[in-house]
Amino acid sequence: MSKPTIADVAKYCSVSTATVSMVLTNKGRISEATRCKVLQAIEELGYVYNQAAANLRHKRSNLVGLVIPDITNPFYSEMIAGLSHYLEQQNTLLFLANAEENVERQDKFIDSLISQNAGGMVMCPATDTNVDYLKTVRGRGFPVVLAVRPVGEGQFDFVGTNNFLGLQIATEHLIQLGHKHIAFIGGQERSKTRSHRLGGYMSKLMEHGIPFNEKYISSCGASRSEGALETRKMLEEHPQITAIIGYQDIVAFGVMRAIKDLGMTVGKDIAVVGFDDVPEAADTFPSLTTVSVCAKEIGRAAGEIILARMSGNEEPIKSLIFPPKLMIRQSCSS
Amino acid sequence: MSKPTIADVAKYCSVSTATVSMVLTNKGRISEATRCKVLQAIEELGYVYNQAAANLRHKRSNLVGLVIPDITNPFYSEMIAGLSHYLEQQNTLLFLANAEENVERQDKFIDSLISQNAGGMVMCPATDTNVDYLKTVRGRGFPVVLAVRPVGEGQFDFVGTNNFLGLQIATEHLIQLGHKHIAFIGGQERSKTRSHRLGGYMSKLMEHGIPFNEKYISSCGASRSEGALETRKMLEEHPQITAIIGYQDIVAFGVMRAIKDLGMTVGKDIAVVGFDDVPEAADTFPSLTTVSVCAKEIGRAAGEIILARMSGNEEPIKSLIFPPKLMIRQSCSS
DNA sequence: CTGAAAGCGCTTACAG
DNA sequence: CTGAAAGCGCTTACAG
Repeated sequence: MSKPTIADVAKYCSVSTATVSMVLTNKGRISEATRCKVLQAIEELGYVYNQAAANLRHKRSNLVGLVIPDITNPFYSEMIAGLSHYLEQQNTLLFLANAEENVERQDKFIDSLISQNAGGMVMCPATDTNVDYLKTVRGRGFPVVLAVRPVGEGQFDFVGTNNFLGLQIATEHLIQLGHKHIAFIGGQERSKTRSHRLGGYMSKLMEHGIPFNEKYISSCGASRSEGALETRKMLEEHPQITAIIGYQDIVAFGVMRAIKDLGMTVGKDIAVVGFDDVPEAADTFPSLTTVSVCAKEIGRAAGEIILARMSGNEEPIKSLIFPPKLMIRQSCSS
Repeated sequence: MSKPTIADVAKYCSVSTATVSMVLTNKGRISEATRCKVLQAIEELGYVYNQAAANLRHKRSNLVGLVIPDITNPFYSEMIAGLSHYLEQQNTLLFLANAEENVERQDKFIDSLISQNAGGMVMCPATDTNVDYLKTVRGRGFPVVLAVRPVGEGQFDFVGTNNFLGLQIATEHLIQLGHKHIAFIGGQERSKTRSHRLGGYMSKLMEHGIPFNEKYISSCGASRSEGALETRKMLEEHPQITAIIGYQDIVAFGVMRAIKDLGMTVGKDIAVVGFDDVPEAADTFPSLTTVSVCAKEIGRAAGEIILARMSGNEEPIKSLIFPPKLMIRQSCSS
């Protein structure tokens, strides 16, 4: 026979389905005797509660979606660990969508999430995400909190870090070490996050009266190999460069790799700084000085906000910013 | 007003809900005129299909669960990428459960998955997973395919690699290079996977008449730091060791780190081999010789099998083994 | 080609 | 304290 339902349990111990439902959900007043009878029937029949049916009935959901651009990036893995740990405590299940930095795919996922009765989502939007669509979606009562990558200028709840500040700190560190020819490698050209980081970089250059050279800026995808490739080009064309900031740790790893391949020494010939403070950053050789943004905390906080919104919290939109912190290691000094 | 339903659409264009349902699902014969009318109503009302309700009604599910022990391990990230890419093509949503190597947590997740109407799951079981429980679960019509970590001796569909063979290859490589004092570091003591790998290691030692020294074996958690710690101990106690096999790449990274910290050179003083071929392995310095097991493929294949089972495939239990491959890089030769 | 009606597994007022 | 009944949003024979 197929799975027993609440009706089977009810029949089995001669009560109504309403009663079974009430003991299942601990609502209403049920006599101890009946409760026991029901509990035992549940045990004997091997009944398992159908949460999906319950959700349909009371128009609720304990499902949240997570949309990220690339699960292969360790930064996001950390974030997911933080988020999923929190959601588990709250008895909420997580739908994972790996958009692979593709907006159509992302939109399709969002549709699926809604259709599947997720109650809301936290999302790290792919580059070129359509903000209007997000607004439509939210307008239909589907809460969304943005994480890591802000879009829509404060129209959505957001949790992330201060990218501008993060790069200011990194750049300042390099300048204090005496560097004047500092390159910036990585990120997608149209990325907001990247523009914020670049802003931090440029502002510090200006503060210190260091001329800004746009040739020192290049973009690339989030991978070691692209980071390495751009570094090689950069260093060949501009040998006067003494320091490189990687848009992400993963790019910075490629930067370090390229420097070694060119026969130079990281930290001695070229200083390198990253961004993210992925676990690996502490273990490269030399270890990577990088901007830490506590990915796990971001995940957890995003979870808190989305659940609050799903349960009706109507406070004004808010941004939660975790201040970036420079982790000084060995990649900037020999 | 809240979300429009099929009934709202039906009323809006004066047809029955059955008709709307049929155009939505492309079933039955609907005249072109009616179809258009309905489609337009859907558009105008902003109707969105409730897949969860549909699933409840026809007792189907397009949801699959994934249970893994540690999402922070890049090997699993890769696997997830492969799995989720495939599931997306199949219009299936993925529940992610990060069990954090904890059996109770894992069991709780499984209950939630079933309760939430997932149709099946692929699982990389935590150490000490209760096989009987898995069998019970499957017995209730919830298909499970195991990935990466085999448990239950062929009682479940499985996709993964041949760990025994993988370590044979690695050990053989080291022996050919002239090593005789080869340590094995990492893995949880009770892990099956570990015992299989150790079997490969020992069998190769025997084949070549190299005495087996149990002091050369140590276990530790899946992290760089623990790998580094064990390495330091190992090398202090047994300075004659000239090669170390890391249970996983992530441990091998810690091994390399410790070797450097001890003032020695990886590849020259001590050869290092890993297991997994995580992307990072190609970018460490020196790059890591390691056993590759194509995590993405495993993810994808697991997805294919679970969907087949969910749609009624009753073939006998099967194991799909991707042969391991040694990626020779720089960590074994100066 | 289309509609009326029952039912998926639950919950929730409303009676009693 | 417990039951009868309606309903969440969909689908599916069965008529017509």
